[in-house]
Amino acid sequence: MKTAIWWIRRDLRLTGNQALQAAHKNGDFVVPVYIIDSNLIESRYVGDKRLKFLFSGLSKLDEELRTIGSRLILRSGSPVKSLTRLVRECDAAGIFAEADHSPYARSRDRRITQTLPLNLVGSSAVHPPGSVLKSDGTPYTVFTPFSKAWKSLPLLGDSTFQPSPEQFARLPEISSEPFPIPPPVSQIHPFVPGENEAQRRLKQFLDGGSDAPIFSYDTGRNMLAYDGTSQLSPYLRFGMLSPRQAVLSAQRAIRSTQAGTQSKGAETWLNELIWRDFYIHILYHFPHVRVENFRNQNIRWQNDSSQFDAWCAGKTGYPIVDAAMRQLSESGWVHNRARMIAASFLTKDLLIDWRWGEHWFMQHLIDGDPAANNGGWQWIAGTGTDAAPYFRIFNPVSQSKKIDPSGVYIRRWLPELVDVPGEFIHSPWLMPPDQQKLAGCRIGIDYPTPIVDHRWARERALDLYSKSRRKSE
DNA sequence: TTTTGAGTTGTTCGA
DNA sequence: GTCGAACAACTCAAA
Repeated sequence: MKTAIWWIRRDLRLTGNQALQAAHKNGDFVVPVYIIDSNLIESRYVGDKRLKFLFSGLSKLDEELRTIGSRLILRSGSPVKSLTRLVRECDAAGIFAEADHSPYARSRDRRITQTLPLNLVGSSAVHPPGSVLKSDGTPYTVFTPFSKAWKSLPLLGDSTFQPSPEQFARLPEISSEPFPIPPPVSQIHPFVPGENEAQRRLKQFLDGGSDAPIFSYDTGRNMLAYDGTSQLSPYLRFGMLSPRQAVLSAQRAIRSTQAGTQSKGAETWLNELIWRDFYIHILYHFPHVRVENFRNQNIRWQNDSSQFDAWCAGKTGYPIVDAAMRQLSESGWVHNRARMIAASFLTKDLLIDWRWGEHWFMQHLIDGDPAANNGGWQWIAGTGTDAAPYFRIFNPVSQSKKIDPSGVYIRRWLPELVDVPGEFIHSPWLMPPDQQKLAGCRIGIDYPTPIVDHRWARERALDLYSKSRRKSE
């Protein structure tokens, strides 16, 4: 009788799980284990909201495993030590885990492979790093050609695999630690963790024939008051949803519209999934991006810490920026476009180092992922892979008018602006004093005066960025 | 090796 | 109100 350990890391699901499938193939019974890695828990890039989502997700996975006669074995501390002990306890012949390509995960797994029979199977990306390369064998650094090459690859692996109860029923007596109590965070609109919820959301996003949200994703995702996005990122982050299942769904949706004209929404969504892979590959091939600019630029950041504090607190005086920042700290999730506006404001208007913002986002985002978060920040800061023109600076007022015309989103997250008339909701500092009194919102007292003037800040950023370009030569 | 075309997501200004 | 050009120069990818 052979025992196989299924080591769960970023694949908290049973469906379409290639590591689990491999464990099944190689063992007469499977021991599912999650190790709460003290290195990760103590990292300053971890936040309570994400931890809560993870811990609750582990309980959910345990429940799901129990329905097929198994349970989740939980251990904590150092992965090497925990696994060494577990292998001995259950006399396991092999450990099977989905490949995770972050720098930390790779060095951890390299170390473990030296002493333990660890087999990496599948990938947290749809196409693993190294599989999408230029004809000369080097990695892409521009998205569009990357996506073309990516699309030309066949999707390998079975995304419908379901474990059978028989192989779990024989789970021997193995001790598990108690499940950690999630940190007490009060989240507005919390994401319900788990595979079932992920499937439900995916279905909702795809269902409705030609009216399905996926088909209006290209425009709907930019309207903040309406949930036009899939809101699947936390589930993809922890593998509660298989990214390959998401891709197959997108491709199916595109095919279904081939005769029609409205495939744009589904194409856009597929591209977002490819971006996810792209940044996983970038971090893999260029690990220095974690701490440095992708490009060797020398931007002299101002790094004013009181302005940074105002940005974090959602008190910059620009409603759209502040609403995004409040949504982030209160709910742990923000629309992508709102993230970009807030990030552009930090890096371009305040000239604060993107790393500061990246760090803050990692502490608050439920979907916070080192590759995607880093890629997004470097892109917006103009230091990343994309040769983005440095003059691409978001205007917080015109963006606000475009994506939240009636101010529904702003009022949802900034209660002090609830009674500000639509005419002033995007720029409340323009309200005359009597209007301020009427709206119960005195500028400078109830809601801050803008901490910088955007017009001026834009000129300053243009100047500094063009200088830093010349300097870097 | 050289050349050519292109590069997620913007803003402003003036016709 | 709409539209196109300018904002500049550079790097990448592929022919």
